[in-house]
Amino acid sequence: MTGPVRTRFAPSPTGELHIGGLRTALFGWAFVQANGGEFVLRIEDTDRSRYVEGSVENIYEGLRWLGIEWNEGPDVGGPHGPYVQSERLDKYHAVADELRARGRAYRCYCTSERLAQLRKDQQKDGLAPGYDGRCRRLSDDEAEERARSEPFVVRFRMDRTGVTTFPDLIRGDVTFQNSLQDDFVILKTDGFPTYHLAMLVDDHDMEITHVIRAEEWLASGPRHLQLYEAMGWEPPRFAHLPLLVDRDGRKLSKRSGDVAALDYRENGYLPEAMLNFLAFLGWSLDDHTTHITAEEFSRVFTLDRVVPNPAFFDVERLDALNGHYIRALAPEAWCELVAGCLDRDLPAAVPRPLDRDLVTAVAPLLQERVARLGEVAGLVRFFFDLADYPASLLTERINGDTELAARTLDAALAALEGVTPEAWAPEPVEAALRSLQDTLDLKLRKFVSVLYVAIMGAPRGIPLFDSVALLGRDESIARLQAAREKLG
RNA sequence: GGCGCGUUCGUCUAGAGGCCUAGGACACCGCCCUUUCAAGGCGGAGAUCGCGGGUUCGAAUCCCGCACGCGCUACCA
Repeated sequence: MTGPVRTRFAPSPTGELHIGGLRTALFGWAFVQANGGEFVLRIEDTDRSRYVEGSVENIYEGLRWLGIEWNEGPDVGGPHGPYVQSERLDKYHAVADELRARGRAYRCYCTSERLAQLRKDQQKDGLAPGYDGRCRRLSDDEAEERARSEPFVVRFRMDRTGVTTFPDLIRGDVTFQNSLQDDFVILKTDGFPTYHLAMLVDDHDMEITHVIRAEEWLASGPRHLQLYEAMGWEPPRFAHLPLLVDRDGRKLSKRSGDVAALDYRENGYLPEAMLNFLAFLGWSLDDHTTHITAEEFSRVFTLDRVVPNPAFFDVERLDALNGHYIRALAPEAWCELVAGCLDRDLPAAVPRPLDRDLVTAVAPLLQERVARLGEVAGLVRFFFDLADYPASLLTERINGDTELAARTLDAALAALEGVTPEAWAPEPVEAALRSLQDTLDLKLRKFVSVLYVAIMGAPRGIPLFDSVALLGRDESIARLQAAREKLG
């Protein structure tokens, strides 16, 4: 194999970009970058019944979210276009004709009813389901004659002797008995090719050198190899990536939870976190690296460090990574993100635009407390309206000591009222609140939860002193009083 | 059912005959720090390397068998 490495990502526009597909794309892209080649994006829309409007745009956006770029594709063009299979039908027909001319393919007139019945009978008899080759025996004349009036598919004539062995770049040689293969469809009744034919033609035309796809395709390897052989074309190298599985160990699917790549963006995950997470699903750099950037990944990626076993899509790990990247964000960038999700997630009742100074002041307090952007609004909401809470919450962390809660609130009120409106700022507020340690003769940590609940409605949240300062004197005092009243 | 692939801490993985009394990370537990919660620091627990046979002075690493899991088995990709 000479020339530059060329690989492709070939999704079907049947809905939103699947997170597993994004992982496949990421690995293919990284492989190309690391080897200095070209990455091709191809849309496999040969199943007209499953086409979903908007899918292609969703695929573009999902890939771009992680910074995956393609050198050739439907939108950017390239020397091997078109890059949408429905626009390449003549090429598939030409190859199907050639295969028929070579005696490696034939028209099949069997109805889907007969096929269904055949499958049923085979299963009943404990046989492997598969086409029985009935139309293989049709004479040329008869096949030609019936083609004029009957719908037909074109099947590939599999060589059923011997074995097919091919080297998978990730798991080594894989061998299949050809006797177990059957004549599969390459051209459907509607004139569209099946995946097998389309892939063959396109990968050859587009000079793909490495096919990097998920393991679910491994079993169709013999079909593809025989197809290449029948056309006399050199097959590309194959690498079947381990599947991404859910908690039950099954291939990730809708019932596994969020499976649409962009849903993760919606749910507050940073692209650098998702890329880092995906990169280590089935691949590793060494015995200690756990963080990696797109730049490094695309420089050091090699297929020989991809493992063959399936990987559990563990969202807890994703969360940890996301928190890591949030903390690594520049303060200004973080502030922008906070402003964005506050604007989006805060209740509609909160008037917009939001107080920019407040947002700027609050953002730093959130940065190391949040793993997902979705948590932001919940931590900040109390600035705008305090949800009602039960009185018991005030004493939840002080062993239900109502008397201590009352003393704390009374002392806090007195201390804060001592801070004049003019002097109201973080430092004086902190000093006032810290003075409670002397007043109550207790460590701050012993009673501060009462104040958290009074101010935020929860015994935990962002730093208290800053929050009280930001909330303002009147509102803070009002909340402390309200809390005091709850205690009776 | 058939075929294929897979099987190292709960999870993702390191490991390519002796460096392994199996390493790292997430999660978990404890301590420290501390303005709650986090973050951070330190420490801990956690894998007889699916099981059983071999080969070898020596096996997580090589070979065979078994078990289990998953994938495929469409005129879907």
